[in-house]
Amino acid sequence: MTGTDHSSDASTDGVLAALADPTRRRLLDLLADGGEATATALAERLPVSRQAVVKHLAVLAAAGLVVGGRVGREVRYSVRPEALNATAQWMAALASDWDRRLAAVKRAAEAAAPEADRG
Amino acid sequence: MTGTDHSSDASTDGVLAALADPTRRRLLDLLADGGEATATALAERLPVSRQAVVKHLAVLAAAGLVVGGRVGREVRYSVRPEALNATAQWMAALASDWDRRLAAVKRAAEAAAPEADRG
DNA sequence: TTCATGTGCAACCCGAGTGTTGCACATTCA
DNA sequence: TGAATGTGCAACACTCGGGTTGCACATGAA
Repeated sequence: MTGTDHSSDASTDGVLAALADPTRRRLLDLLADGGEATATALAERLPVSRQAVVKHLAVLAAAGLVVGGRVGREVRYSVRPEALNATAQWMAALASDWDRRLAAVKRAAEAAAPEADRG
Repeated sequence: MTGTDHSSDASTDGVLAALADPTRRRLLDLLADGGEATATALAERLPVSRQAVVKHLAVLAAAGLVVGGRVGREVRYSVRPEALNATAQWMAALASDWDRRLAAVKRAAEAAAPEADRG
Protein backbone atom coordinates (compact mmCIF):
# COMPACT_ATOMS: atom_id res chain seq x y z
CA MET A 1 0.00 0.00 0.00
CA THR A 2 2.67 2.45 -0.91
CA GLY A 3 0.32 3.45 -3.65
CA THR A 4 -0.07 7.00 -4.76
CA ASP A 5 -2.52 6.80 -7.59
CA HIS A 6 -1.23 8.73 -10.56
CA SER A 7 -3.44 6.99 -13.05
CA SER A 8 -6.55 9.14 -12.80
CA ASP A 9 -5.89 12.84 -12.76
CA ALA A 10 -8.78 14.82 -14.16
CA SER A 11 -6.79 17.67 -15.70
CA THR A 12 -3.77 15.74 -16.97
CA ASP A 13 -6.11 13.19 -18.47
CA GLY A 14 -7.33 15.62 -21.10
CA VAL A 15 -3.86 16.96 -21.77
CA LEU A 16 -2.38 13.51 -22.38
CA ALA A 17 -5.24 12.55 -24.66
CA ALA A 18 -4.87 15.82 -26.55
CA LEU A 19 -1.10 15.44 -26.99
CA ALA A 20 -1.45 11.88 -28.21
CA ASP A 21 -2.39 13.05 -31.69
CA PRO A 22 0.38 14.21 -34.06
CA THR A 23 -1.83 16.69 -35.90
CA ARG A 24 -2.70 18.37 -32.60
CA ARG A 25 0.96 18.59 -31.63
CA ARG A 26 1.62 20.17 -34.99
CA LEU A 27 -1.15 22.68 -34.36
CA LEU A 28 0.34 23.58 -31.00
CA ASP A 29 3.70 24.07 -32.64
CA LEU A 30 2.25 26.36 -35.28
CA LEU A 31 0.42 28.36 -32.63
CA ALA A 32 3.44 28.61 -30.38
CA ASP A 33 5.47 29.77 -33.34
CA GLY A 34 3.02 32.28 -34.77
CA GLY A 35 1.59 33.46 -31.47
CA GLU A 36 -1.95 33.64 -32.77
CA ALA A 37 -3.87 32.18 -35.70
CA THR A 38 -7.34 31.35 -36.98
CA ALA A 39 -8.54 27.86 -37.81
CA THR A 40 -8.68 28.79 -41.47
CA ALA A 41 -5.08 30.01 -41.48
CA LEU A 42 -3.89 26.91 -39.64
CA ALA A 43 -5.69 24.62 -42.06
CA GLU A 44 -3.73 26.13 -44.95
CA ARG A 45 -0.52 24.90 -43.36
CA LEU A 46 -1.80 21.38 -42.73
CA PRO A 47 -2.90 18.55 -45.00
CA VAL A 48 -6.42 18.53 -43.53
CA SER A 49 -9.59 20.56 -43.92
CA ARG A 50 -10.55 23.53 -41.80
CA GLN A 51 -13.27 21.52 -40.08
CA ALA A 52 -10.73 18.93 -38.99
CA VAL A 53 -8.61 21.71 -37.55
CA VAL A 54 -11.63 23.15 -35.75
CA LYS A 55 -12.31 19.80 -34.10
CA HIS A 56 -8.71 19.46 -33.01
CA LEU A 57 -8.73 22.97 -31.59
CA ALA A 58 -11.86 22.10 -29.64
CA VAL A 59 -10.05 19.14 -28.07
CA LEU A 60 -7.03 21.29 -27.27
CA ALA A 61 -9.26 23.99 -25.79
CA ALA A 62 -11.10 21.44 -23.64
CA ALA A 63 -7.71 20.30 -22.34
CA GLY A 64 -6.82 23.90 -21.57
CA LEU A 65 -3.89 23.91 -23.97
CA VAL A 66 -5.25 26.65 -26.21
CA VAL A 67 -7.78 29.42 -25.92
CA GLY A 68 -9.76 31.09 -28.66
CA GLY A 69 -11.09 34.63 -28.71
CA ARG A 70 -13.35 36.29 -31.21
CA VAL A 71 -12.09 39.35 -33.04
CA GLY A 72 -14.63 40.62 -35.49
CA ARG A 73 -15.61 37.76 -37.71
CA GLU A 74 -12.62 35.60 -36.94
CA VAL A 75 -11.62 33.48 -33.96
CA ARG A 76 -7.97 33.71 -32.99
CA TYR A 77 -6.41 30.88 -31.09
CA SER A 78 -3.32 31.02 -28.95
CA VAL A 79 -1.38 28.69 -26.73
CA ARG A 80 -1.79 28.47 -22.94
CA PRO A 81 1.19 27.03 -21.05
CA GLU A 82 -0.44 26.44 -17.66
CA ALA A 83 -2.03 23.08 -18.39
CA LEU A 84 1.09 21.85 -20.13
CA ASN A 85 3.26 22.90 -17.24
CA ALA A 86 1.00 21.09 -14.81
CA THR A 87 1.14 17.88 -16.80
CA ALA A 88 4.90 18.12 -17.21
CA GLN A 89 5.21 18.36 -13.45
CA TRP A 90 2.79 15.50 -12.94
CA MET A 91 4.92 13.41 -15.25
CA ALA A 92 8.17 14.32 -13.58
CA ALA A 93 6.67 13.41 -10.20
CA LEU A 94 5.53 10.09 -11.58
CA ALA A 95 8.98 9.36 -12.97
CA SER A 96 10.72 10.16 -9.71
CA ASP A 97 8.16 8.02 -7.93
CA TRP A 98 9.11 5.09 -10.13
CA ASP A 99 12.77 5.75 -9.46
CA ARG A 100 12.10 5.74 -5.72
CA ARG A 101 10.21 2.46 -5.79
CA LEU A 102 12.70 0.71 -8.03
CA ALA A 103 15.57 1.82 -5.83
CA ALA A 104 13.72 0.49 -2.80
CA VAL A 105 13.09 -2.85 -4.47
CA LYS A 106 16.73 -3.08 -5.48
CA ARG A 107 17.95 -2.32 -1.96
CA ALA A 108 15.55 -4.88 -0.51
CA ALA A 109 16.80 -7.52 -2.92
CA GLU A 110 20.43 -6.82 -2.12
CA ALA A 111 19.77 -6.85 1.61
CA ALA A 112 18.02 -10.20 1.31
CA ALA A 113 20.84 -11.81 -0.68
CA PRO A 114 24.15 -9.88 -0.56
CA GLU A 115 25.89 -12.30 -2.94
CA ALA A 116 24.34 -15.63 -1.97
CA ASP A 117 22.37 -16.88 0.98
CA ARG A 118 24.36 -16.70 4.17
CA GLY A 119 22.36 -18.63 6.79
CA MET B 1 11.11 30.94 -38.46
CA THR B 2 11.79 30.71 -34.77
CA GLY B 3 10.37 27.24 -35.08
CA THR B 4 11.75 24.38 -33.06
CA ASP B 5 9.58 21.52 -34.08
CA HIS B 6 8.37 19.67 -31.00
CA SER B 7 5.52 18.00 -32.77
CA SER B 8 7.27 14.94 -34.15
CA ASP B 9 9.61 13.26 -31.71
CA ALA B 10 9.97 9.56 -32.43
CA SER B 11 10.44 8.38 -28.84
CA THR B 12 8.05 10.71 -27.06
CA ASP B 13 5.43 9.96 -29.66
CA GLY B 14 5.00 6.41 -28.42
CA VAL B 15 5.09 7.45 -24.79
CA LEU B 16 2.36 10.05 -25.22
CA ALA B 17 0.18 7.63 -27.14
CA ALA B 18 0.73 5.00 -24.47
CA LEU B 19 -0.09 7.35 -21.61
CA ALA B 20 -3.25 8.56 -23.30
CA ASP B 21 -5.17 5.48 -22.18
CA PRO B 22 -6.45 5.31 -18.56
CA THR B 23 -6.18 1.53 -18.38
CA ARG B 24 -2.53 1.71 -19.34
CA ARG B 25 -1.86 4.37 -16.73
CA ARG B 26 -3.52 2.11 -14.20
CA LEU B 27 -1.29 -0.74 -15.27
CA LEU B 28 1.78 1.40 -14.85
CA ASP B 29 0.60 2.34 -11.39
CA LEU B 30 0.07 -1.27 -10.40
CA LEU B 31 3.49 -2.19 -11.73
CA ALA B 32 5.22 0.70 -10.02
CA ASP B 33 3.49 -0.24 -6.80
CA GLY B 34 4.11 -3.97 -6.91
CA GLY B 35 7.50 -3.86 -8.57
CA GLU B 36 6.82 -6.83 -10.80
CA ALA B 37 3.78 -8.71 -12.04
CA THR B 38 2.47 -11.02 -14.74
CA ALA B 39 -0.27 -10.16 -17.19
CA THR B 40 -2.54 -12.70 -15.52
CA ALA B 41 -2.00 -11.19 -12.08
CA LEU B 42 -2.57 -7.67 -13.40
CA ALA B 43 -5.79 -8.71 -15.14
CA GLU B 44 -7.20 -9.88 -11.81
CA ARG B 45 -6.94 -6.34 -10.49
CA LEU B 46 -8.54 -4.73 -13.50
CA PRO B 47 -12.01 -4.93 -15.03
CA VAL B 48 -10.67 -6.33 -18.30
CA SER B 49 -9.51 -9.68 -19.61
CA ARG B 50 -5.93 -10.96 -19.56
CA GLN B 51 -5.71 -10.56 -23.33
CA ALA B 52 -6.64 -6.92 -23.08
CA VAL B 53 -3.89 -6.48 -20.50
CA VAL B 54 -1.42 -8.26 -22.76
CA LYS B 55 -2.20 -5.87 -25.59
CA HIS B 56 -1.75 -2.86 -23.32
CA LEU B 57 1.53 -4.21 -22.03
CA ALA B 58 2.71 -4.62 -25.62
CA VAL B 59 1.98 -0.95 -26.29
CA LEU B 60 3.74 0.08 -23.09
CA ALA B 61 6.73 -2.10 -23.94
CA ALA B 62 6.93 -0.64 -27.46
CA ALA B 63 7.00 2.81 -25.86
CA GLY B 64 9.79 1.68 -23.56
CA LEU B 65 7.74 2.23 -20.43
CA VAL B 66 7.79 -1.38 -19.28
CA VAL B 67 9.89 -4.41 -19.93
CA GLY B 68 8.93 -8.06 -19.66
CA GLY B 69 11.20 -10.99 -18.85
CA ARG B 70 10.40 -14.66 -18.89
CA VAL B 71 10.83 -16.61 -15.67
CA GLY B 72 9.88 -20.23 -16.15
CA ARG B 73 6.43 -20.32 -17.63
CA GLU B 74 5.49 -16.81 -16.69
CA VAL B 75 6.42 -13.38 -18.02
CA ARG B 76 7.08 -10.75 -15.39
CA TYR B 77 6.71 -7.11 -16.30
CA SER B 78 8.26 -4.16 -14.55
CA VAL B 79 8.41 -0.44 -15.03
CA ARG B 80 11.23 1.41 -16.78
CA PRO B 81 11.60 5.09 -15.87
CA GLU B 82 13.99 6.20 -18.63
CA ALA B 83 11.43 6.78 -21.38
CA LEU B 84 9.08 8.54 -18.97
CA ASN B 85 11.84 10.79 -17.74
CA ALA B 86 12.76 11.70 -21.30
CA THR B 87 9.19 12.61 -22.17
CA ALA B 88 8.75 14.61 -18.97
CA GLN B 89 11.80 16.64 -19.90
CA TRP B 90 10.58 17.04 -23.47
CA MET B 91 7.32 18.37 -22.12
CA ALA B 92 8.96 20.75 -19.68
CA ALA B 93 11.11 22.09 -22.52
CA LEU B 94 8.05 22.58 -24.65
CA ALA B 95 6.27 24.42 -21.87
CA SER B 96 9.17 26.76 -21.22
CA ASP B 97 9.41 27.34 -24.96
CA TRP B 98 5.81 28.48 -24.98
CA ASP B 99 6.47 30.73 -22.02
CA ARG B 100 9.42 32.29 -23.85
CA ARG B 101 7.46 32.98 -27.01
CA LEU B 102 4.44 34.37 -25.20
CA ALA B 103 6.63 36.67 -23.15
CA ALA B 104 8.30 37.88 -26.35
CA VAL B 105 4.96 38.54 -28.01
CA LYS B 106 3.76 40.42 -24.97
CA ARG B 107 6.87 42.60 -24.82
CA ALA B 108 6.57 43.33 -28.53
CA ALA B 109 2.95 44.36 -28.14
CA GLU B 110 3.73 46.66 -25.21
CA ALA B 111 6.66 48.21 -27.03
CA ALA B 112 4.51 48.87 -30.11
CA ALA B 113 1.68 50.49 -28.16
CA PRO B 114 2.56 51.57 -24.60
CA GLU B 115 -0.98 52.78 -23.90
CA ALA B 116 -2.14 54.11 -27.25
CA ASP B 117 -0.56 55.00 -30.53
CA ARG B 118 1.76 57.92 -30.26
CA GLY B 119 2.57 58.96 -33.86
C1' DT C 1 2.42 -39.16 -17.70
C1' DT C 2 -1.25 -36.46 -16.32
C1' DC C 3 -3.19 -32.27 -14.71
C1' DA C 4 -3.06 -27.43 -13.73
C1' DT C 5 -1.48 -23.02 -14.75
C1' DG C 6 0.24 -19.44 -17.79
C1' DT C 7 1.14 -17.69 -22.18
C1' DG C 8 0.53 -16.87 -27.42
C1' DC C 9 -2.15 -16.35 -31.46
C1' DA C 10 -6.26 -15.41 -34.32
C1' DA C 11 -10.77 -13.98 -35.42
C1' DC C 12 -14.26 -11.06 -34.43
C1' DC C 13 -17.27 -7.05 -32.50
C1' DC C 14 -18.04 -2.41 -31.53
C1' DG C 15 -17.63 2.38 -30.46
C1' DA C 16 -15.03 6.46 -30.73
C1' DG C 17 -12.11 9.45 -33.09
C1' DT C 18 -10.53 11.51 -37.45
C1' DG C 19 -11.75 13.34 -41.64
C1' DT C 20 -14.85 14.77 -45.22
C1' DT C 21 -18.64 17.48 -47.59
C1' DG C 22 -22.49 20.59 -47.84
C1' DC C 23 -24.89 24.40 -46.40
C1' DA C 24 -26.47 28.15 -43.33
C1' DC C 25 -25.20 32.21 -40.67
C1' DA C 26 -22.29 36.30 -39.49
C1' DT C 27 -19.29 40.09 -40.53
C1' DT C 28 -16.53 43.21 -43.28
C1' DC C 29 -15.92 46.08 -47.24
C1' DA C 30 -16.94 48.12 -51.88
C1' DT D 1 -27.20 46.63 -50.85
C1' DG D 2 -24.39 42.81 -52.57
C1' DA D 3 -20.04 40.14 -52.76
C1' DA D 4 -16.37 38.09 -50.23
C1' DT D 5 -14.56 35.97 -46.31
C1' DG D 6 -14.81 33.37 -42.03
C1' DT D 7 -17.22 30.64 -38.85
C1' DG D 8 -20.77 27.08 -37.09
C1' DC D 9 -23.46 23.02 -37.46
C1' DA D 10 -24.86 18.47 -39.19
C1' DA D 11 -24.63 14.21 -41.54
C1' DC D 12 -21.83 10.85 -43.22
C1' DA D 13 -17.78 7.40 -44.21
C1' DC D 14 -13.89 5.04 -42.59
C1' DT D 15 -10.24 3.54 -39.86
C1' DC D 16 -8.31 2.07 -35.62
C1' DG D 17 -8.01 1.00 -30.88
C1' DG D 18 -9.87 -1.50 -27.02
C1' DG D 19 -12.13 -5.55 -25.72
C1' DT D 20 -13.77 -10.23 -26.08
C1' DT D 21 -13.77 -15.29 -26.90
C1' DG D 22 -11.82 -19.64 -28.22
C1' DC D 23 -8.23 -22.67 -28.68
C1' DA D 24 -3.43 -24.28 -29.14
C1' DC D 25 1.08 -24.53 -26.99
C1' DA D 26 4.52 -24.55 -23.10
C1' DT D 27 5.95 -25.23 -18.51
C1' DG D 28 5.83 -26.80 -13.66
C1' DA D 29 4.00 -29.98 -10.22
C1' DA D 30 1.89 -34.40 -8.57
